[in-house]
Amino acid sequence: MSTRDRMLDAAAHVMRTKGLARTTTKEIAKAAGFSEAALYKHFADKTELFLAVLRERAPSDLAGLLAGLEAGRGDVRETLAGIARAAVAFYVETFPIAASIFSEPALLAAHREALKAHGAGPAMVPETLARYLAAERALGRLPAGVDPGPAADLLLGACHYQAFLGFFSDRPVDAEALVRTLWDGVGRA
Amino acid sequence: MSTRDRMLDAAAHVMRTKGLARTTTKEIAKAAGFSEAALYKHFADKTELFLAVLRERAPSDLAGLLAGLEAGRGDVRETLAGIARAAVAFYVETFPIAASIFSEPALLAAHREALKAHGAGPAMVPETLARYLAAERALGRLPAGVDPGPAADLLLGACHYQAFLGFFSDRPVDAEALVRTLWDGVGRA
DNA sequence: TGTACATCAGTGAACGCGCGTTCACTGATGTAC
DNA sequence: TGTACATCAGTGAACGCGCGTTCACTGATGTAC
Repeated sequence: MSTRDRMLDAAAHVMRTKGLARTTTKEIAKAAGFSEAALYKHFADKTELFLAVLRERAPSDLAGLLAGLEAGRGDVRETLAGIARAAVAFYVETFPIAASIFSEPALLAAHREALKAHGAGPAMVPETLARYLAAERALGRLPAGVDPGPAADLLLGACHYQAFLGFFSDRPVDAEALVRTLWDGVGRA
Repeated sequence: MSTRDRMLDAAAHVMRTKGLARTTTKEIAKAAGFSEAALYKHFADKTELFLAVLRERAPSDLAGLLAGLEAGRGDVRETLAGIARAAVAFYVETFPIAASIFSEPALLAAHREALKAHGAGPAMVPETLARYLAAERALGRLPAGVDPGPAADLLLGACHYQAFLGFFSDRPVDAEALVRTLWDGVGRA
C-alpha cells in the first residue's frame, strides 16, 4: 500500500472520527504514521488532500448499486424495500462528512466543481432509481400513471431524512412501512 | 435592541454568510459593531454564543406552522402541497447551518442535549405532521389504512432531500408532483 | 568491484498567522449624604 | 446642590496556542564508469 494511500485512509478515518474541524494535518500525519511534512510531498496543501479523500474514498457507492438493478427481475416492491435499507445505511455512513463540508463554503464549492467535471454527484442517486422505475413501468410492472422522478425522491428522501433525524434522536427506521405507504398511496382507500 | 440581541443577530448573519468555519469572534464583533472583548461580557465563551444563536435565532418555525393546522379545514391535498412548499423553503434556509454543526461533534452534542432538555428538535416536525394526518384520518378525510408516520416522513423527507440536492445541482422542485405521487401511490393503477 | 555522484521519500524543527481569550483601563451613569 | 464613591458596559492591546506550511537536512537506493 502506497504512502499516498495510507495518507488518504488516515485522513478519511480522522474525518469520520473527529469531525472536519478537528481533522488537522497533525492528526492525519499521526494516524498515517508519517510526519506532517511528508503530507506535503504528496499533496500541495490541505484542501487538495481533502478533495482527494472526497474523490477517492467515497464510501460504498449507492448510485453504483442502483445502476446494477435490472428491471423485470424479482418483486418490485421487495426490491424497493431492499433499496430503502441500503439507502438508509449509506446515508447514515455518509452524512457526517457530507454535512460538515457545509461549514467550509470554499471546500463545498471546490468539491461541487470536481463532481460536476466528472458528471457525478448526489443527484445521480435519485436519477438512477427513477430510471429503474421507468423501466419497470415500461414492462407493465408499475402502473402507467406513475411518475418515476417524484417517486424516487420520496423514497430516497425519506431514507436521507431518517439518517439525518437519527443523529438527533433514536427513532427506529422502518423501511418496510415507508415502501408500503409509498406503494399504496395516501389518498385512496 | 439590546447589545446581546445585536450580537446574536450578527453571529447568526455571519454563520449564514461565511459558514461556521469562518465565523470567528472577530467577524461577529465587527458585524455587531462592538469589540471582541465585549462579546465576553455577554457570553462565557464562543460555544455558549453559538448555542444561544441556535436556541434563540432558529428561523421561522416549521413545527409551529404545522402545529397550527386544523384537521377538517380546506382540502387535504392542497394543504399537503402548501406544507411541502413551506418545508422546502425552511430546509433550504436551515440547511447550511444545521449541516455545518456536524463538523464540530462537541457542538453537535451540546446542541442535541439542549434540544432534548426543551423537548424540542428536528424530529418534532414529522411528528406534528403525522398528528395532523391522523386527525384527518379520524375525520374520514383520509383512508383508514393510511399510516401517518411513514406518510409524514415521505413527504418531509422528500422536501429535505430537495433542499440538500439543491446545493449540488440546480434541480427544479415540484412540490405538486411530490404530493400527487404520494397521494396516488406507486403500486396501484 | 569500488568510487563518486544523483535522486528522492521522509524528517525535526522552526516559521508566521489568526484564533479565542484576558487584562487593565475608561468614561458615563447612578447613589448617598 | 455639590462631592465622593460605586457600578458597569465597553475598549485597545496584548497573551498563549495550535494551526498549516516550509526549511535544511538525512539516509537509503540507483547509476555511471
